[in-house]
Order: sequence, then C-alpha cells, then structure tokens
Amino acid sequence: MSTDATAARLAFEVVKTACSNCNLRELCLPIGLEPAELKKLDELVSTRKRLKRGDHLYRAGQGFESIYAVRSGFFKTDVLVEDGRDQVTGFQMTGELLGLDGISSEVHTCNAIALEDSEVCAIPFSHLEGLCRQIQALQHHFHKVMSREIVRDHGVMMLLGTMRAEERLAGFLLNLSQRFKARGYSPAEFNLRMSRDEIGSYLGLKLETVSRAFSRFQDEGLLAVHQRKIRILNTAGLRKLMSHQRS
Amino acid sequence: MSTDATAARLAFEVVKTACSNCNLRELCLPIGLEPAELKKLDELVSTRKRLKRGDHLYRAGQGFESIYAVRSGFFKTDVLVEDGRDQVTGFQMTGELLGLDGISSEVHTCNAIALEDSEVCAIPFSHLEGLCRQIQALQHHFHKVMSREIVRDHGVMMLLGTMRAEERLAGFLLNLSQRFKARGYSPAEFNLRMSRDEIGSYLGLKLETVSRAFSRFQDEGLLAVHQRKIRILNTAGLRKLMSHQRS
DNA sequence: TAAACGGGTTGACGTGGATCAAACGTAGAG
DNA sequence: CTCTACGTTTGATCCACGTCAACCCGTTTA
Repeated sequence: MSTDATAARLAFEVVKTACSNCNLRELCLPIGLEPAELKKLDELVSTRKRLKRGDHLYRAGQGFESIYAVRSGFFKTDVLVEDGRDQVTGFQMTGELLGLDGISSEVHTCNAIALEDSEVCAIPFSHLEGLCRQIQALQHHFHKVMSREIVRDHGVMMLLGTMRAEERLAGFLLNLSQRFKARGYSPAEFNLRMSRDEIGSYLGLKLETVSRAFSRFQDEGLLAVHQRKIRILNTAGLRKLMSHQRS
Repeated sequence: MSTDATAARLAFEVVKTACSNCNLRELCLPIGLEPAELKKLDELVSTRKRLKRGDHLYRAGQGFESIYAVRSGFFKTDVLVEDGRDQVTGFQMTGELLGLDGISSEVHTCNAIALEDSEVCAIPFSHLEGLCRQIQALQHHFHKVMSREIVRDHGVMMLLGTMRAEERLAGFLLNLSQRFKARGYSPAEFNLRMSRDEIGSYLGLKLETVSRAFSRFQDEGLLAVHQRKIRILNTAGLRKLMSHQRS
C-alpha cells in the first residue's frame, strides 16, 4: 500500500467517537455514569477502526495496548497452537469487548477476526485503568465485564465437557438468540455470520456433525435452516433438548 | 452447633493476617508494592479462614462479598446444572485466587470445595476495589490476575475441544507439575489431591478413561503411578504426546 | 454461458471413549 | 482381625462422532 493511500485511510479511520452519543452505552462500558464522567470517557475512546470481513483486529503474539468495543459487526477469536490445532474461543457482537486476554502478559494470546465488515472503538488500556481509578462506577463495571467473561468461559467448558453434539448446538443457538434479542433484533430469526466449520471449532465438533445436527433439528421442526439464515420454530424444544441429562 | 461453639470457632478463625509477612506475596496480590502500600493491604485482608477437607468455601447462588486467596491447601471449583450435570472448572492451589466469577452478578456461580485441610485469606471485594483506586500497581496486578484466568480458561477450552483423552491428561499433569515447581515443590513427584472422577470431570472424560490413560502412561514408562502419588519419569515424552496433532 | 470454487449436505464406515460389570486394593469402623 | 465402604482398575461391548468421499448449490471469474 502506498504511503498516500495509508495516510488517506488513516485519516478516514481516525474518527472522533463520543461515548455520550453512542447508542451502545447500555451494553458497553459507560453504563450508569454521570454526564461529567461520560465526558471523561469520551476523551478516552479516541479512535474508531473500520475492518473489512476477514481482517484481523489483532493477532496472537502482537503487543497489547488497547481493548476494543464492537460498535457494529461481528467477530470471532481463536487460538492456534504450533501443532496445527486451532479453536474458536468466542464470537463477539455489538457492545461486547475484545482483547481482555491480552492484559495478563501484555501480549494478545488469540486472534480477533472480523466475520463481516465491522467497526470497533479502541480503548487504550492504561488510560482505561487511569479512569477506573477516578470513577468508581466505571471501575466496578469493568470488573463485572471481566468477571462475566470468566463465567461465560465456564459455560463453554460445561458445554464442551458434558454435552453431546445436539445439546451443544442447541445451547449455542439459544445463546445467540438471546444476545440478538438483547440488542433489539429478532430472537427467532437471524443470520449466522460464521461457517459450519467455525461453529464446529467453537463447539468441539467437526463441521459434518454440525451440519447433521442442523438437518436433524430441521427434520424435527425445531428450526428452519436456509444456508446461514436460521429461524427458531420451537425455543422450548431446543431448551428441553439441552437439559436432557445423559447417564 | 451451639452459640458458644460458634463463637469459639469464630474467635479462632479470625486471625489477623499480615500480607507484608506472608511468604506468598510473589504469587498472590501484593507483588511489587511499596512498604507503605503493603501496610494498606494488611488492613484490607483482615480475616483468615480455615477449612477442613470437604468443606465448602462458598456455594453457587450464595451472595458474593469477598474473593479468597489460598494460603495453604487445595481447592476445586465446580458448577452444577439442575439436570444433574456437573463440571469441575478448576483446581486452585497456594497463592491462587478464588471467587472471581462472583463479581459479575454479585452472586457466586460455582462451588468452591477444599480438597484437603486448607486456609484462605478473605479479601472483601469492595475494599479491594477501593485500594485499587489508590494503588496503581495493585490495580494493574489485579487486572492481570483476572485476565490470566481468562487465558487459562481458553486453554481448557482448547483441551476440551481439540484434544483426545491421553493428550488431555498429559496436559493436565504437565500443568500441575509446573505449578508445583513454581511453588518450590518437586515438579516430578507430587500427590494428586483429587479423585479420578474429579480429574475426569475437569477433563471432560469418564473416570474409567482417566484410569486407563494413567495405566497406559505407566506401561509406556512416562509415569510411576501409585494411587494418588505421581512421579513423572519422562516430561519430554508427555509434552511430545500433547503436540501429536490428529488429522 | 461455462467453469471453477468454496461452503454445505449426505452417506458409508471406523474408532475412541462411554457404558456396564466385575474384581481389586486400602482405609475406617466395629 | 474382620467387615464394610469407597475409590480404582480392568475387561467386554456399544455408540456417537470422526473420517473419508461423493455430490450439491450459490457465487465468482473467464
């Protein structure tokens, strides 16, 4: 890329963002702040970044400086091991934070990849820590967000450790549904942004198994599946399927 | 329990603890603090709690107030779902923190159970947050600890999602070995504090599978196993086993 | 309009680990 | 010292999911 083009692109990317105007403030960090505090946060979140589908937001091994809030779009995070194994560790949508794993060692431990054209707010971490020392509500909220990530991970461990294929997929779909709902979208009808292979990687299954489970759900009238377009026809049925203990 | 006995027990339990004298300070929170700061921390960590093998430190659903640092002993955390499923989400040893999952919703989301007679320091969380606002080094360290927990969970997800039984057990043993080493114990010879069933639950395997994997490791000369006493004979072999990608 | 391509579906078959069952320590209790 | 109990080991069998392979479908490229 030429220097000119880079400059132009940067000029385009570095957009002044205002948390105080952002319609995500209930999902993201600024929840429950006073106007004066919000203003401080505005100064903190200085840059927005646009990414095209397939772009890396960051890569494993890269130095950690900022966490990111998804403003629009959809991401996945994955870890790869030298022996070729890889695992999708999460999917992130609007209002969710990316990069918390990098705090521990000052280095990102996974890759974050846009699954569609997306926009994120970069939050320089040392600034965030500074502000957390000033604003108790922000500090507490940030701690809650990190803790929620730990709880979420425990849920995934549960899923991977104790559930069979159809239960895992049902759990995954119900989780997505609920997150879409929380963002004002239909909980019953949505487009998957990820491939069967990526779902499989997240759920510890092969893509063929994921595909078969989709087909079976459709046969049983739980879902209408058309490529990546999903319509949930029987939420209760999916939920019941998940709680069928084995043994 | 009679009121007298309770009072006596409480009197016994509420021991003044001094972080500044604690030999764990490299593992726990106080790393890299100034003497004056350490003194403040001393005031924060007011109580120590003793637990007998099998005691619950806290239970899922219980209100969250404090996080705990393991001073001595060994713990497991597990989540149970109403349908009867349960999963061990982690094992904690000296210097490690318990209860971070409770921050998100002010309620503990898992059970913490002592696997041997143990002692913990209770750290009232709101006090900790207060101190984090005053002491930058403590704040940063705490954030690192939370982030490390997230990274650890990703590792477990990797293990559960992509590894086969022997690889999981090898990974588990190497992890334990490394943690014992970091605490000044032999990395090659240690006692497991948990049953085969608990290992299995953590690794997403049945106890029989764990037992068979132990036997095979012993046959192959990688380990000497005598009940819960483990001696690692070939660390490199275990490590190699783990990086044998499949497919 | 065809050809190439990537993602998805479906079928046939193999296998790793679950399940079921029995026997074997080792540790407390009487 | 025996009895009982619990955790562990080991064997035989089963099955859910992985593997391999063919085919389909929608999209992009020539």
